[in-house]
Amino acid sequence: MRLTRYFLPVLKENPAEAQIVSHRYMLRAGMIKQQAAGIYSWLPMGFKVLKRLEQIVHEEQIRAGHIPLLMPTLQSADLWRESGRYDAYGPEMLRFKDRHDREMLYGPTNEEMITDIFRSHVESYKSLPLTLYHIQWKFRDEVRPRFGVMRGREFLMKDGYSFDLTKEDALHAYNRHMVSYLRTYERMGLTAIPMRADSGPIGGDNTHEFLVLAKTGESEVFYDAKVPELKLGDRTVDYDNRDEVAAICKEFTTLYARTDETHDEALFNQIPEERRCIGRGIEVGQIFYFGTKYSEPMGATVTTPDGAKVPVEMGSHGIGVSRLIGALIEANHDEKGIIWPEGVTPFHVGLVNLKQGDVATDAACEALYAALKAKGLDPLYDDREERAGAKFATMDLIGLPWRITVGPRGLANGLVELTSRRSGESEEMTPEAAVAKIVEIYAGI
RNA sequence: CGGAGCGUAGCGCAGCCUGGUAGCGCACCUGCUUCGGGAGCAGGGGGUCGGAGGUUCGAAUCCUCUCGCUCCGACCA
Repeated sequence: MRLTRYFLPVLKENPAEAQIVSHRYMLRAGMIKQQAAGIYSWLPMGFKVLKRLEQIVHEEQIRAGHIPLLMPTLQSADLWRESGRYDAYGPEMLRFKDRHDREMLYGPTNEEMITDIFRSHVESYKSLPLTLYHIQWKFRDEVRPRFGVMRGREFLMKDGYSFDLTKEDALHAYNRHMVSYLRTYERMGLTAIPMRADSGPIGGDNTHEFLVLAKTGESEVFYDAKVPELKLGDRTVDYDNRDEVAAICKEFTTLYARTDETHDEALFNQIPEERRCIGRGIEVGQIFYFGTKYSEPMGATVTTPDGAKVPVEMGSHGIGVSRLIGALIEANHDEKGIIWPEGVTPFHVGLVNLKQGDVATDAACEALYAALKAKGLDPLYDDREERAGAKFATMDLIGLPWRITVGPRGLANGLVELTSRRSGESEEMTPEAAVAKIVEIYAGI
């Protein structure tokens, strides 16, 4: 993309309403525009990142054997009366009536609807296990939206629902989700730690939240210093192998890691003192086994091999996709702007022409731009009539992980400069070498 | 929902207290010079001062109502 042909309304000054860094940078980098309290338009570059995150989530869910579908944003109140949640859910649920005076709501979650789909079409244990998920906009009428997309009212969420015959099967679905989530976050360049969460009135310990460590996180977290070092890496996982999946879950949940809601001081103090960490975290996902909470009142049953009808065992598993962008920026930025991890960057590389209009630099940039695109890469070419400083500042702000700088000085020796946004280190090389290096960096991402 | 603020040009702000018909910086347009970290000079365009009502000869400014947004707290992915 050529910057002169793109729509990237960057702001030089900080918008007054933005308090935290991710919100400020998203506004300044022209990623979002607020349309009402907690409701945002996604401008092209923000939309690009959002779609990229969606894509990663889809790929990892499908890899785990989960099946995508799409449920509507609007729901009928009737379903929610069946589960009893129409009255239980507070004013955060946006309710309204259509022209026929039917009670409707903008879905804050989809347990009732997926259970309805399930009971309409699944009759036998032979159809299990089944995990259906979608990535859809939700609405929760927060009293006080803030922090940009981190706590908006409208938000994009992946929510998946598992259906199994037995509790053991359902717990395998739970574990499968945990591993798929770990892989998802890792691909995005995030360290998200599964922490035992508050399970509420249902009890048990079968719920975990995934927290990204960040100073601005909303939750206080207590953890063993060894936990953030755990990595899935490039190991392959057979999602149907219960023992293997369970072993990975054990590996990631055995060491102490909890939020303030479930913190246990005595257990925490058993960690060697030098490894006790207290910090803050941003919740970017949660997995939950809840058994027959919805299947029973809503009559979602399956026939067992014995011919009996039993309510199906369920779990729900969510990733806050739009919120993840905020978390990514909170975890990856400096005083100049965003620093995108390679896995989620809106453009692979920024191409800066230091002397627009100069025959030699223009030609070199055009050649580089074409060569990068020919390799299947997505470069952003800053072809504006701007001075060097302005171009660098824009690149630093929008945070592309790599920058190729083309100026008359280097070009006199046939060289361009490749700069890492994260380390700030630059290296001079030929244009061909720069393209090769970028290709190498993105191989396998 | 309790408490506190703020709405003046695309963005950031001043003007309001003490009424006299709107200003600064950035951005934008034109020209010249500049050109490796948000350039300089000159010229130019852009605002029903959130909205409605009231007081007044006269309201961005005072009063009332209303809408929107932000912050602290409680709540929450």
